[in-house]
Amino acid sequence: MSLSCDVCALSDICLPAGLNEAEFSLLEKNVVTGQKYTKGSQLYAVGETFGGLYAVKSGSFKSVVSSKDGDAQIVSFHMPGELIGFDGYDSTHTSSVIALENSMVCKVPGSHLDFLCSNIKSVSKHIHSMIANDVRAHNSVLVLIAQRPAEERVICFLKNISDRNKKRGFSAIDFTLSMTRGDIANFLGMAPETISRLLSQLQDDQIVEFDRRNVHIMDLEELALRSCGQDEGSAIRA
Amino acid sequence: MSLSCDVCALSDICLPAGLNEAEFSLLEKNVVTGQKYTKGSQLYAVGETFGGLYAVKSGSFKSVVSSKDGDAQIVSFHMPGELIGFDGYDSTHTSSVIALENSMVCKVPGSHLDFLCSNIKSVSKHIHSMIANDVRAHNSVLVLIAQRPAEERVICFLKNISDRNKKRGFSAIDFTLSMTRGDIANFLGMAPETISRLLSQLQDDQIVEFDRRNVHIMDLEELALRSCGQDEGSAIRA
DNA sequence: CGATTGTTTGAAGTTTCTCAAGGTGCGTGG
DNA sequence: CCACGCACCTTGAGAAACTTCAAACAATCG
Repeated sequence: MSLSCDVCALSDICLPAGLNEAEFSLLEKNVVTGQKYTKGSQLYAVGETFGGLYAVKSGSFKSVVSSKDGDAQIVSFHMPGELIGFDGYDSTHTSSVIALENSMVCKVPGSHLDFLCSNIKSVSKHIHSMIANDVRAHNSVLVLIAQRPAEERVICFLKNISDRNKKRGFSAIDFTLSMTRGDIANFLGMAPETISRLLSQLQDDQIVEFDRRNVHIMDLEELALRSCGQDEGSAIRA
Repeated sequence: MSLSCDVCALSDICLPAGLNEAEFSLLEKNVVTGQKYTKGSQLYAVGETFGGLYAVKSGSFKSVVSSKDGDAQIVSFHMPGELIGFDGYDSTHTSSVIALENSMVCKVPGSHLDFLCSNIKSVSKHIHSMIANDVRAHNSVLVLIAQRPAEERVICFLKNISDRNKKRGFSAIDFTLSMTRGDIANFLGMAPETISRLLSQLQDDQIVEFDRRNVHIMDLEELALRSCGQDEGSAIRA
């Protein structure tokens, strides 16, 4: 199955702006669209040679690194429109990427990447932006984990997911989390029990309602207020 | 003052390998060498337009991001041979970089960067590696802070500094820290008092000796052992 | 040399984790 | 289609790690 970029709902986020027709066609020829990954399957694993960059088309993924002790750490979640793969840029991947649900990605093979960057200025620019976004996202997470109490981490996480949904044109107040509480806990550097307790508390406070992984934000304003220190721009993962 | 790259002790780390003479000369023409920064001065600040990438020639720097609440978070330390600036790649810097001591850097202006990447394949490749290293370094820090107890963080930090010194041809067991205890604490996500206590403990355990910022590692093997989960490759900042 | 910044140490307090047990829903196989 | 098993989630109570507050000391820098 192949879905061309010009009918893709994500093209605004995914593609650089201002391409002319020739450039667009060139780009499209170098992208493998609509690759499917089932829930739990790996996009790539630690140690694999860099094969290219992936854009999430639908579904979601988590990036995981592991320390020698064997315990894993989730370093980011990836939602539609977002680019995955820089951790292996030009060498070997140091993280594994796993589908959280049945998902689709488009792939720009690494070999074509240089070609595209050299020939289409705006692609090169777009890639640079993505890299900078990546760095910013990492930094935001670091700030969150290094110096924020657990409650604020959870709030920022929810706010961030909400923001990213909004950015893609979906509801900012009603959505479904694709990751487990355990995943969230791991990502935010705390125990799953702590997540559970804090979510319950947010519910008691009438700020967010939870029905398992379904989230309904009742007071977005209050949520934003309590997540001070994180602005929309410096999203956990842009 | 201008110091050419071919006499620079860091050229192995700093430059891509296998350049021919023409390429080398081209590269050198596009680098501004030997810019001085005094202790406490800024290489660039949050909000500044991307001006290029910097290679640390001597001295050291810290990268700082700040949350809305105003409190700062150190996201990385930079030592000689390391590249700074990707957080603003092609747009605006989101961190500030501050000299921890009197330092020198070489600068590759952003405008020349595209030119160099397009014309010297190995430069492009080198940059890609640097980006991937950056991502890896960020991930390592995240693992450390998200799921390691304070003692291990400090040990990993010391081990990391030691490794980086070794990589540059300096002593792995005798060195001077250029940052304050407060800086280390901030970077590792804990209170300065905790750092102080843990360092004292390491000294009591006969593993490391401290004379203010002078460090002498007495038992490197034990240090490595206790910093399990972090290998040399996945350095905090490569 | 005086002020400011950085460092150390102690004691009390708080957050978060660990351990434990019970509950809920989902998917698989009968 | 139901039942069972498994993974996930929730909640409580006690324990541990780390922070905060406080005070004293050391070193650096104008």
